[in-house]
Amino acid sequence: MNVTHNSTTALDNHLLAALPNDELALFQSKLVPVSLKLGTVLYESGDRLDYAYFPTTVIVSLLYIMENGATAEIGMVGNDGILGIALFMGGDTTNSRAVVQSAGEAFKIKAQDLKTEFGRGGEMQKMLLRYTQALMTQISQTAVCNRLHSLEQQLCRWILLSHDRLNSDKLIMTHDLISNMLGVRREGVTLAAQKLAEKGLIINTRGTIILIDRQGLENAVCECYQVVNNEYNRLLSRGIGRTFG
Amino acid sequence: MNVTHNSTTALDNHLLAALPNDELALFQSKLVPVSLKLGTVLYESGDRLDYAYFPTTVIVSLLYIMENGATAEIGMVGNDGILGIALFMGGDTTNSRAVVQSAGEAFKIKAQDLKTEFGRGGEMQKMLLRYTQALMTQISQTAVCNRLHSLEQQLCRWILLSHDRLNSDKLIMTHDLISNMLGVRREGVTLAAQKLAEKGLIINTRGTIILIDRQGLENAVCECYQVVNNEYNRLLSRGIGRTFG
DNA sequence: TTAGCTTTGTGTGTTATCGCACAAAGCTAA
DNA sequence: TTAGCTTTGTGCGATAACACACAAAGCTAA
Repeated sequence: MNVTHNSTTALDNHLLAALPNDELALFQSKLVPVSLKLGTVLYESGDRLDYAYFPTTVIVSLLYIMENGATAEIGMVGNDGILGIALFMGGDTTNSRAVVQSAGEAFKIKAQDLKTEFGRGGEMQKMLLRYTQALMTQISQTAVCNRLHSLEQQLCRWILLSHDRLNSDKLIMTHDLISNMLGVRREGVTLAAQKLAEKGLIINTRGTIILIDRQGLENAVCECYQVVNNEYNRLLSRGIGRTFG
Repeated sequence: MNVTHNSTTALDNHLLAALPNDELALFQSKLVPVSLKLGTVLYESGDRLDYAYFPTTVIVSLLYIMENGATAEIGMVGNDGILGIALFMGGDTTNSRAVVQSAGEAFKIKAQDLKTEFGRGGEMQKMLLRYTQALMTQISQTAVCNRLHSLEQQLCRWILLSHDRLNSDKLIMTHDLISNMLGVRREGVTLAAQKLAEKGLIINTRGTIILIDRQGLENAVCECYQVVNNEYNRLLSRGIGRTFG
C-alpha cells in the first residue's frame, strides 16, 4: 500500500469490526488508509462528498458555520463511527464542516463504493443506519444541552467525549479551539477549565488538557453524556466510553 | 373506513404525495386515518414503536425530557414528514417524546408494515432516508440556534415553522406550552412575544398567537429558519414554507 | 353574576455569559 | 538570549435570561 505510516487496521473502527467477516473481506480492498492532521477539513458545508471515512484513531468534529462566522459543534466522530452519512442517506452533500479535532488515522472509501455496498442491503446497511440513529441522538442531546446546561457541564461532556475516542489522557487542544466547538467565548472556556482544574479533575497546560480524574468528570458532567453513551451501546452493541482506559 | 371525521387524504402528506402512484397504491390500504388532539403523546421516550404516523394536518413536536423534568424541542413534524423514523433506522425505540402541538389528522401504519415497505428498497426507502437527513438538518440547526441566537429570534423561528405546517394564521398555543418547546421560562416567551407584537408582526391573545406579518417575521428570524427550509426543498423537492398561503 | 381557574403581564434582584481590553506566561526560532 | 508569536489569565461593564412573587385580565361553569 502506498501509505506506510498507518499502523491501524480496519478493525480499529468499531463499525467495521462489527461487520461479519465475509462482508468485511469483500469491502476491505476498497479501504485506503489515510493520515489526517489537526485542522484538516474533510468536508466543507455544501460540498459534494467524494469519500467517506472510517476513523481509527483520528477524531473529527462536525461543525455548523453561521453567516457571521460563528461556529458550533453538532457532533463528534471517532473510531465509533463514519463520516459521510449523506452519501447513503441520499443527500450527497452535507451541511456541516467536518474538521480534524485530533490528528490520527482513518480509512477512506470512494463515495460510489460506499453507496454500492449500502445498496446491497446487507448487514453493512443495517449497521450504517443504526449508527446514523445514534448520531442523531448525539446531535439531539447537543441541542438540549446547549439550551439547558452550564458551560462547565458542557466542557466536561466535551472532554469526556474526546477522551472516549482517544487512547490518551492528553487532549492536545487550545481553549480557543474548544471555544469554537462549543460555540462560546475563549475566555469562557478558560474560566470553566480553571474550575475543573480547581476540583482536581484536569490539569491545564499550554495547548493541552490533561485528564487526571475521569470518574470525577463523570460525576460532574450532565446527564447528556451518559444518555448518548447508552444509545451508542444499545444500537451498536459495542461500547465507547467505559470500555476504554 | 371506520373513521369518518378525517377529511384529509394521504396526498395531503408531502412524503406520500411524492411517491410514484403504483407504490402509493400498494401502500395505501395499510394506512389508517386518525384524529389527534392537542397534547396527545404518540410516543414516550424509550417506548417501542407500534405505529408510524404520516401527518396531514396535525403538527407534532419531538421533545427531549431531562431528569429534572425540563423539556426542549429538537424538531417539529407536520405534513412534510413522518413520525417513527427509528423503525426503519433500526432502533425500534425512540429517545424523544412525540406530542401533538396542534390538533389535526394523520394516517397511521403498523410498524411491521412500514418496515416491510422500507425493506423493499424502492422509492419509499429513498424518500424516507432523504426525509431523515432533512430532519437531521433541522435538529442540527436547532442545536446551533439554541447556542447562538436570542430567544426572540428563536420564537420567530418557532412561529414560522408552525405556520408552515398549518393552514391558518392562528396558532392555538399558550406561552407556557411554547416555553416547554423552546426550553425557556414562560415569562421569557411572554416578553419575546410582546416585542414581536410591538413590531406589528403578531397579535397576542389569550391562548392564541395570530400571525399578521409573515414577511416581517421572516425578516426578523435568524438564518436558521431558511437553512432548514432550503434543505427540505432540496432533499424532498417539495417546499414547505413559502409554498403555503 | 360570581367564583375559580387559566393565562398573561410586570417588578425586582440574581446569575451566566458576553465583549472588549490588556497583562502574563509559555513556546519557538533566529 | 532575545524577539515575536501563541496561549492563557484577569478585570470590568453590559446584557440576556433566570427565579420568584404576585397582579391583572380573560375565560368557564355553577
